[in-house]
Amino acid sequence: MSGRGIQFEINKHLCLKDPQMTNYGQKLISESIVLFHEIGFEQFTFRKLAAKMDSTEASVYRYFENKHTLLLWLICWYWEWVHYLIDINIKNIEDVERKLKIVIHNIVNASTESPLTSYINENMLHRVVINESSKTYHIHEVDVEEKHGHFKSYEELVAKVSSIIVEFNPKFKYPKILASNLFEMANNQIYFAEHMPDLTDIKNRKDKHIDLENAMVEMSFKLLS
Amino acid sequence: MSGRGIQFEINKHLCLKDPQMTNYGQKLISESIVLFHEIGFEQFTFRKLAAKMDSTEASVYRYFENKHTLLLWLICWYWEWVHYLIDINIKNIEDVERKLKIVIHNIVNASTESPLTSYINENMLHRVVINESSKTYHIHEVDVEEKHGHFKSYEELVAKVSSIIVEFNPKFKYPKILASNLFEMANNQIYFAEHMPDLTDIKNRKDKHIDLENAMVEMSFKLLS
DNA sequence: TGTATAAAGATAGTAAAACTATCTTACTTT
DNA sequence: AAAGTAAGATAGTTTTACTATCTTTATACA
Repeated sequence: MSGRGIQFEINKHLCLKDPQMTNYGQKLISESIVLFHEIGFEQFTFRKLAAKMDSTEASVYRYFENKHTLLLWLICWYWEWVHYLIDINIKNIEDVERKLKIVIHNIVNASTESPLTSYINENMLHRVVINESSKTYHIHEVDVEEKHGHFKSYEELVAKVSSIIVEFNPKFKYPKILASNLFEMANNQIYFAEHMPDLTDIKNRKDKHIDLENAMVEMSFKLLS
Repeated sequence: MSGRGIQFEINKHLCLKDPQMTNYGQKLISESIVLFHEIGFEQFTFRKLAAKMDSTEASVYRYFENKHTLLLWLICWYWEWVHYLIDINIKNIEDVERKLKIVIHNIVNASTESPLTSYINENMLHRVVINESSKTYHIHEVDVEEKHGHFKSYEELVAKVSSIIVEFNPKFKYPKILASNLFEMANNQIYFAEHMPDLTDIKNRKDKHIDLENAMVEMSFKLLS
């Protein structure tokens, strides 16, 4: 066992054995982030992951049922981490405008915070979230998975942001729409800037995260004014 | 050959043979919409589709390279259809506020319009778009596909909506963000209402499309005011 | 120090998915 | 009637997505 850092409680149903608890599990997590990033969800296989780890398919299957639950586990970890960042960053802050700005900063820019966990490359995981996260819930079995609480991390995070929106303007009628939309927008607009530039005003420059953050702050404040 | 209705020009690279031109192709399109709707993209196979059509796998492969391009073809058809609806519905309308309202109505509610093409169930196709469309561009090969113009139908539709937003308020700084966000929001919020209710204020009732339409009009007008 | 036990490695095998190839039949078009 | 095209029938390949079992290695605890 090794590895600096916090552990988050991820839904037990998502893995057969907690990868945070063993060296092998931590390596599995770190290499799967790299592999998802390199080849994408569709081309990702446990065979390729095992090869990358100098291990075997059977060993990987001892931790996760399939690549879908592995991805879901990673995405949950990511949302738990963003939730944690938001919590510590808005602690003791009274001004609700500043609070909302911090929230938006952490949604768009989480990966610029200093890393917390040695075996997780938060920056690369953020890339995986942008590219693949919508696949975790756009599935035919969505209702079963939702019943098992597989989306709880995301739902709770949206609920937190929604509560801050309500605090900002208690008369605003659509706090949950705005909250979930902030998350979807953050991922989509970065993706569009990189791959489908006609769909966004954000230019694919180094500072695109900052540009997007500014746009999102501006639009949110206008909506809530 | 048979079948009432308009034909749209769909990118030639998406199919090996235009399914709109033959009886077999039209049946392929209509049955694939049903099958995508029934079992979702991941479980969908050409073998199952062929069985449903009382045909063979090899015959299906004569029209489409794989299920990904078939889905993309369907989604493109859908956006061409929505584009067409918007064009005829805003024709001769001067008032830009009314224009934007019609646009939003057609984005959220397209499938309530009377059907145009005998072998396409627009309502069911709308369901497929809500459930699966994000998978067409969240792929590792996105840059190649974008270069081949596979997303042109969507991009042009977003451009049209963006131009109406500019007309509404020429000073608004993020017309493309708002336009693409309207489409993403329309799909997501309906999906959330049905499967992840904590993520939206829209209740999963019969009139949810109308509720969402109202919310989207309200928010857009506030942003553009 | 020896023994239990659990974690991972090695190997093998299956069913289905995702194609490719080829040959035949049926229907049109000229 | 001949030629051409579309679809059916059949078969085969590679890869994916698992499952099973047996062996080895590391750890732990008594």
